[in-house]
Amino acid sequence: MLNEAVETEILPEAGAEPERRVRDRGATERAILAAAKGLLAEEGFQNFGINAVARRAGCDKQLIYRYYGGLDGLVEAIGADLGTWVKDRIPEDAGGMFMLTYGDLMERLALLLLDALRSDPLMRRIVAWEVSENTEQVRRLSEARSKALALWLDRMRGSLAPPKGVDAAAVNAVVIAAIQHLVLAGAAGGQCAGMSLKTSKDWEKAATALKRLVRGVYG
Amino acid sequence: MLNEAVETEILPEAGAEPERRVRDRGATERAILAAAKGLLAEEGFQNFGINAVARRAGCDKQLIYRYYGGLDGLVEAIGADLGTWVKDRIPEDAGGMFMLTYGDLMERLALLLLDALRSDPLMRRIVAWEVSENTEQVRRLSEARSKALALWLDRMRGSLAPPKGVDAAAVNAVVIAAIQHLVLAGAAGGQCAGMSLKTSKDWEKAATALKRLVRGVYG
DNA sequence: CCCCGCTGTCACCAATCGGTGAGTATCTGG
DNA sequence: CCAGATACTCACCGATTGGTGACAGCGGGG
Repeated sequence: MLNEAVETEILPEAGAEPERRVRDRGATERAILAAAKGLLAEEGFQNFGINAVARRAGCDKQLIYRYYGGLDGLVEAIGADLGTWVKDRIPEDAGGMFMLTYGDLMERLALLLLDALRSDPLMRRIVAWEVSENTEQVRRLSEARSKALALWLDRMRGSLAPPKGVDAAAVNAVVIAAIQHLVLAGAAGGQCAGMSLKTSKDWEKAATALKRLVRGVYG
Repeated sequence: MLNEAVETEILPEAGAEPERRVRDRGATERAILAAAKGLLAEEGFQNFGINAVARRAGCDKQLIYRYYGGLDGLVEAIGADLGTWVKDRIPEDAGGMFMLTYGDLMERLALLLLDALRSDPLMRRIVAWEVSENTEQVRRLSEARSKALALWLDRMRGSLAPPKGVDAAAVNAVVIAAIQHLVLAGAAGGQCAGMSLKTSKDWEKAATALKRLVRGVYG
């Protein structure tokens, strides 16, 4: 389909010593993991395979089998890595939210999640993967992502209780669904249901609509 | 990745005449198109290729090149077929909606779209494809689906005007995004953001939350 | 010092992929 | 009845895939 695979350019220096690889298992493992994450983020799950990862990592695929037990283990390692996502995404002013109403909080969280997803290609690719396949690999990744997201929401929510009379869990899930799909559609095709999602002005419109929906429920 | 391709079982009848295929180009073309749609709906876009379609259609892949000009043309034909989607999805009681408020209408449309998508595996796969890739193939399909959806919404809306003061287009796009992601996530993994999406009771909860969001904006 | 284990490389496998050229079978009009 | 168009099949191509077994080079502990 898409041909023209770029020739890897790790040819040894013509004259000097051939850039001997240091024998460092840890570094190699990290290189493989980084290659896998980068490949997934940049190319998507379509061309995500042993050969591609090894090519990008600049090592033999055999090492992936040895160190991670194959692609499955590698994907699992990516999932484990996703746990660190939370730490990077908790703004320092989280303490300042204690006095907000639940509506304020959810509006804020919605916009934060929107931006976070929009600026995280790896996470986007994983979400897209989740809704496209249902293999064991994807399930593991999905679980890790789900946990990270839940933890993040929990940390951000603090001790604020949702209002009575509404199924906040369901409403929030629907809001999150909207956010995820908007980001995916925007990144993939630049639009969603007729609404353009390219310029930052487009995204402001989307964010406004999102706010309106959240405010409509939580006041 | 996923191996164990099922052996096609179209071996000729052992004793009798070998189930001679009638030479009927029209029928073959239809068989190919049906095979493509069925394959896409059941297996997803991952293993969607010339060989797989030809295998399922029970003919040689050469015919796909001849009749459709390759996979691209075949995908385009699927897109053209999507235009018929609208006709099947307009309930006969559409006339009864003229007197509704915009909020009533959008709530209704949201639930209708939710059910329609939920019961249409092909459309689901296409939506998933749209957010996963950005090839020419997908763009064509996406455009066709977008048109069909817009046409459907237009037909359903009739002459009802949206309320002033809200960016109805943006709000509706967000609602549609939520619907699409809910359906995709439910079909793929049975849950979304912690909300289970398996039983019909689960879906009722989701629908209720959706209604609440729509009502919150449009009253 | 030498040997063994660890790290990394290479060659090869069967299977499948998209794509093509050439051939066979059937039907039809003269 | 024959010729040519049409419908269809088959065999093959190079490339790429996931996966494995054998081997080379270096380093540290006996």
